[in-house]
Amino acid sequence: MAKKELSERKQKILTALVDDYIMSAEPVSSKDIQSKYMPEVSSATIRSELSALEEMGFIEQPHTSAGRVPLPEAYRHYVEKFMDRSNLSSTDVDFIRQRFQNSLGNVRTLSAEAAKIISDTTNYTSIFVGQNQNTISIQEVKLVPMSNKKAVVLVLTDGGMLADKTIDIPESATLEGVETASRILNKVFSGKCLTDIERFPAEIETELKDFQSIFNEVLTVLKSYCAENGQSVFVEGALKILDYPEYTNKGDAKKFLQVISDDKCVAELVNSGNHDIEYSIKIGRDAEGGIDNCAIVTAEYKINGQLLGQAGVIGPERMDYKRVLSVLECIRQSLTTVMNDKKTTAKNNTNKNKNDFAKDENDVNGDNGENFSENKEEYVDGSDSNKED
Amino acid sequence: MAKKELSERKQKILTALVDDYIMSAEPVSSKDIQSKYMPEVSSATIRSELSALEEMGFIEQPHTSAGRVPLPEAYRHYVEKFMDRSNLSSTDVDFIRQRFQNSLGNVRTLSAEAAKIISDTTNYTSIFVGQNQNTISIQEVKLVPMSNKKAVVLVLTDGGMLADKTIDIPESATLEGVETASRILNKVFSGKCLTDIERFPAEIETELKDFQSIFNEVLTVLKSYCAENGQSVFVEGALKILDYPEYTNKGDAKKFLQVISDDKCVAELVNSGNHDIEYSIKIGRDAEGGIDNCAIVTAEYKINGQLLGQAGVIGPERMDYKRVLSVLECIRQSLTTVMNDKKTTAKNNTNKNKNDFAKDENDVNGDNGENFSENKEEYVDGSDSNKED
DNA sequence: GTTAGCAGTCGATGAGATTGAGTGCCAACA
DNA sequence: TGTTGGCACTCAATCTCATCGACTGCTAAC
Repeated sequence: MAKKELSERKQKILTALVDDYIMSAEPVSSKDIQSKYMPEVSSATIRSELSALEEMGFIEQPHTSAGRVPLPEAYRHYVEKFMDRSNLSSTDVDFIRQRFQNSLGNVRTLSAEAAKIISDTTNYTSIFVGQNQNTISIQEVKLVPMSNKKAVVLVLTDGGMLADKTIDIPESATLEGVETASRILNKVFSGKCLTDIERFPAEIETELKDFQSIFNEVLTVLKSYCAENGQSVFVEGALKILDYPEYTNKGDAKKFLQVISDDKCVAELVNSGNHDIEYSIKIGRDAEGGIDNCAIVTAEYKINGQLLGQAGVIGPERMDYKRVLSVLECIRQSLTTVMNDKKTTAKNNTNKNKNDFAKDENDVNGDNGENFSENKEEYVDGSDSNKED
Repeated sequence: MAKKELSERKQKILTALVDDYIMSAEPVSSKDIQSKYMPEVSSATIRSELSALEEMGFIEQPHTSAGRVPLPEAYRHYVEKFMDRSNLSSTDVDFIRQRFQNSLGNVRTLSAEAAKIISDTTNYTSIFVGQNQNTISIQEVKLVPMSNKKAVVLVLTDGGMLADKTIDIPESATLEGVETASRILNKVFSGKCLTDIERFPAEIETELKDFQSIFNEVLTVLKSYCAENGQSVFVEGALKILDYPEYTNKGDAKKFLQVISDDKCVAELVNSGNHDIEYSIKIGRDAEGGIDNCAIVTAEYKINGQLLGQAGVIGPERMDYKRVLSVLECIRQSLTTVMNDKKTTAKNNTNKNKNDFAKDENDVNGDNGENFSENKEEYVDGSDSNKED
């Protein structure tokens, strides 16, 4: 396109302009650019270049006697130059790694923590949309009879999560009956993917007959569990948007906060993008969804080929893209590292803390109870995408 | 106090002023009051009364040539008059009851629903702070062995909730061992109150010996469960505050939203009040916690003497106290009704829907599986606080 | 192609002037 | 003594107008 044909000086001027505007949020004048970025040429020269850039659709003037402001096209061009250059300070990198090292827990907890870290380090609103639905499969299903004619449906998935719903069991059901039902359920569902659960397979219809009511209830539980966990959305630092002058207008701010606090909207915002790319950057018109003048930068997080989710930030068009992209890349690396660590360090800790019951047998596996360690064949692997700096 | 000594006319004027200000958010002039509320006297008369009311500390002028604005003292006086008079339209009452009838689930779900209803019907930000900690007691504890050397800790409480944490079990543990442990655990904990759980009772120390590591893990789970569920906070319609002109200032709005989105702050706001009263109304200075110029109205919800929690709204001082108090009272009644209904209607529905498994035995209890029905000896009783209008 | 200089545009700022919505006060009246 | 109409006064809000200054675009010279 036309943008590729920019002369070197035009590029330099455009970059300077965007840099300056990202910091100041004020229209940038030819004099600003000259004094801060290019003292070797006169402001008049810069002016004529700016004039050309305006004609090309990169920038505009809010009014005749004002400086220039970047248009979405300018940001897009700007961003392309920094896609693969990290410029995080080592302090920042250390901070991020530290936070991840200190956070324990399952995929859900880590996703939430990732969102927090992103928001803390970028100072923008961060979002994390987990894409579990297609990947989670059931490992074990159990029906546990309780008192009061109730039973608990336990579902162990390779995401390490458990349903905790109760169902009723009929007055007449015996303990053995429930146990039989439990066994059949496990046979039917274990190994299945959560999305596959629509109805019972035809081939076991006859077996089911006697436990029809129980099984229907379990089906409902599984479906609701599927819906609940299919897509987990975390938003952190929503109020940070209020620190930026472009959201001074109360209406805009409210709109933003409304969209951001609706999980469905957030998931839509993130998912509407191209799914085949590592980073998705939507600026201005791209980033619709009811919020004006904003940009969304997201990165896909995969572990060993499995899509974990998409994380990123949403903020003003005038976003510090360099920093945001660097942070997202750093998070990607830390996430991978943490998962590997959980696997290897588990071996050392387990004996110390928890095996006073089984005093001295050999711990063949060293699983220490973190949900991650259950999934190592799924999420954690040796192959590492080490591409820092 | 002085406020008791207000003449009838002063009272009428003060009420008119507050009513008008609640609607308009604009300083109210003597002429406004005369034309809209008291055409029988002249504005000059009203002026002199206003002057007196100002001296008594009920109202003030933002500036010399402006009308009057109520001070917190005015709201307090205003509120006292409407403490026990409901003025909800029957449409509103029906709406609220309907919403409750349609919502199923346990205490937690109902609390969340109550918050939603309150916010929807009052158009203010609503809060619900559940006070479960002191009331919930454990009915049953079970340890369910799963594959992968893990076990699930199930806790059935009279709040109907369940912990869903997993713990590790040692390599060497047998199925029987886990079952024994489960039985002992149940013996130890069932009937206990969640707050009582600090360590194991001394008298069973010897029994515990062999299962030390398992039991310590269960203890941790119970404690974390206790912490998680001790105080549940729900906030709905936080963004509604942006609709009110007193929060036009972005700083104030941010402050409000920050406080409101921090569960601890919310709990503190609600708990700082007097605990012996049905309704707590905090206006201005009373309602500190970092938010200026706001009022908090909360009601205590008890079922059969048990404190369920406190629910209410937080909004501008200029709050429609009449409506808010009426809504909170209506919620109180509906909540009680719903719980009674869950108990009684269960009998009729159970056979139709769920007993195709146990076709035609007599349903001695008729428990239909709602968590509430488990608690009828706790929460649901015949005595009713029927005090509508 | 670059530059300095200059005229022109237009938002921002600030100083009056004007308006009008209030009040307080006072004298008159019942 | 309480109520009322009238009047002077205050002050925020609004408008106008002049000024300022931060830009630009244009042009002529280098």
